[in-house]
Amino acid sequence: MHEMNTNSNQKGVTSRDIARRAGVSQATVSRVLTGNPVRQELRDKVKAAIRELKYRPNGTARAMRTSRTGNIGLVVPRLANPLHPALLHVLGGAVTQAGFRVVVWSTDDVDEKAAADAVRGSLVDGVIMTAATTASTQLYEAVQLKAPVVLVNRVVEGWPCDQVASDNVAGARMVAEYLLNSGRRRIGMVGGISLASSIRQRQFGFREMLASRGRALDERLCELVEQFSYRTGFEAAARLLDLAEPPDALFCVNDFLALGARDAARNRDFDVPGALWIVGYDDIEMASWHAFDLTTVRQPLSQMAEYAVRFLLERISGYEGEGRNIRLSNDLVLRGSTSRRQNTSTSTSNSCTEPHPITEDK
Amino acid sequence: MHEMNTNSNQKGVTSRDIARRAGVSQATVSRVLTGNPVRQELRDKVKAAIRELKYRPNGTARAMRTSRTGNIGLVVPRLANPLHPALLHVLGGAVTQAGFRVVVWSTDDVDEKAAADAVRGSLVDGVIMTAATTASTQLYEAVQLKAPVVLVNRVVEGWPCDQVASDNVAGARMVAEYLLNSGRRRIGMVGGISLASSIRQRQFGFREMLASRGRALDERLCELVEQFSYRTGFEAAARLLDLAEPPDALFCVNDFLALGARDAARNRDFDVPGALWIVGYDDIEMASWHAFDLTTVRQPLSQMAEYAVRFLLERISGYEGEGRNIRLSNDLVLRGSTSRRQNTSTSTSNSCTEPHPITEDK
DNA sequence: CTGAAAGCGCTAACAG
DNA sequence: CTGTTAGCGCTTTCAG
Repeated sequence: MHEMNTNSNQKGVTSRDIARRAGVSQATVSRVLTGNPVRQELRDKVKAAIRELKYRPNGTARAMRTSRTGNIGLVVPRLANPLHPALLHVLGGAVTQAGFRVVVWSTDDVDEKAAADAVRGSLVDGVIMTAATTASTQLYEAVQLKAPVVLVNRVVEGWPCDQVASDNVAGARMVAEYLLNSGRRRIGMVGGISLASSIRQRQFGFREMLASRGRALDERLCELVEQFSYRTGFEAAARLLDLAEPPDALFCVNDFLALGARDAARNRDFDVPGALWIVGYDDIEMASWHAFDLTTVRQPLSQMAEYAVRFLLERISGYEGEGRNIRLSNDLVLRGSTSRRQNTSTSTSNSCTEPHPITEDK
Repeated sequence: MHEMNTNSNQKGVTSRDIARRAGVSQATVSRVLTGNPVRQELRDKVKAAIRELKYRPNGTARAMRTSRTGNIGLVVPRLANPLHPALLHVLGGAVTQAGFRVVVWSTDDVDEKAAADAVRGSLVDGVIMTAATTASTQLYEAVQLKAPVVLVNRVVEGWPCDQVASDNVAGARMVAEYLLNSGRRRIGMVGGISLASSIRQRQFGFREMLASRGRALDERLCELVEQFSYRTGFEAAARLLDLAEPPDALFCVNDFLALGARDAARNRDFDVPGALWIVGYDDIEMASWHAFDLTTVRQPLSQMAEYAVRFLLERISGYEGEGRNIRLSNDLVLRGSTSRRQNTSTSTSNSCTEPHPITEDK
């Protein structure tokens, strides 16, 4: 595992070699590298030497000196659910834009442990966690040690760190209200027991709105799953559709489930939206595909990413204020899985933006 | 950007602090850290001190000393096409298993530049590139400098480095043969001009087999796209289906296109597979979904990942042999988008494994 | 502005 | 087995 290590840097060309070659001190080389003032003449000589020797400064040495690695850790749940690549993408973009590299952890059981180790061992300057739960004990320790950590998407009440999420409670309430106002009578749900705040809050908001309108969720029309995948959505919906009195509307707590549900309906020749309305959550790309044409709730991912990265960078720069808490509002995106209106093209999705202003708690 | 930097490591607890606390030399602390022989008694004292002070060894210092960062770079194209998250996932798993961290680059224009910089600057010990083309000049330089780089999935002939791919030519030939043998008469294709070897080889193999059977591809039934997405697949297929004499079979050079094509057929009420057969390539997860039920070609991703990581690790350990070249064979996965057989459930997909042995060129 | 010198936190000889 | 001693390659005082 550790025999002769090839010095990946050009046969080990070092700043000292450049200095010799350019006839200056090693410190001067460092200065041109870091952009500190150096007489133009010398600067040119140094640059020439760098080019000739194909020199690249050694990043680890720099990291050690400056105690900044330029890496930011990103912890995401396994990428099967397309929401997570999407999140990864926007976060990665924002991080890269800020001049950092992205190191990703994405094992099945979201291993925050490795990430926590990495911050603590200063292998990354900070971490963005998109899947925190109360079970993320290692990361929690790191947070308490004031390591730069920000939570996105899934958040955990009480952690003393910055947290960015969308208002899942309000989003789900919006869905419930929409279904009620549209005259749906037998409203069902595919949810589940989850540690993820996003999932929990969606169920909470949905139930709460229904109840507050005197139409509390009929538990017989409610399926709880353990995993939130296409398959489980398919199966759960299948069970509901096989009931003597199936639901006429189904809220799935994420799109992945909803796509499965939509296919279960297709499989059983249930007319959507004629006999069954389906609403998902997340607005992943497939939701807009012709085969699904799914009404759903869209989270402002880019905005979330921007906030998260900004907060993290501030922490990395030494900001020590209290944990900030941001809830951004969601949009309901109406598509063919709910209205009776004929959908003519996949490309026209009617986005019904609720006038929720950006809500910043605290 | 660089004010007071919080020492993310516990108020800067260092191995020297541990040494003092445990009453041993700093070197001994290092020894227990690295698992070198130390008398049990001292070892215990050190471990106790580590726990009490919540010490974590500084990774960058270690990296600098050992000139091994423990990071491996992964360059993947943008994650919209679900193949790439899948690849990322298997590669990430293999890398993690080997005890390395994964740093990911995934900007829109696959920026090999940043990755190349990182290897050269020894911020990562090596890189795995899944999207190399002849245009990846920066990375090519790094390869010539003998930096540990391996190419997976998309490969580039002539680069002096290890390359792992599946045999896309043979896979596409298999598709052509299958369509011919099944009596399809008007065979079309959705392909495109691409630098990606995988795409080019699929088109080549498909055309070649058709021609060799005296049924050269009818160019009027061939659409070339510039991007390989659901949308472009939808549009290209739509054009073909709107022809006076539309194809009765369509090979799409990747699944993403094929899913779009399938939806175009749905949109125009083309019976699949009654009036139109569709075949994709990659076997991404959605291919098996009920709405699509797509016949496709499956690449042995896990195997590819294993080879890639093994090769890379060998390079990192100093192996300097010639660039190895591996082509693994693909499977044709038959589903409802081609046979006339009624598909009863999404879960039963008939996998027709061609008895291609693993082919190792060179 | 530039050079000399110190040292980041760790590992790895080198002597005991 | 253990302590002492050198640095890894860079950035950053500190003098000049």
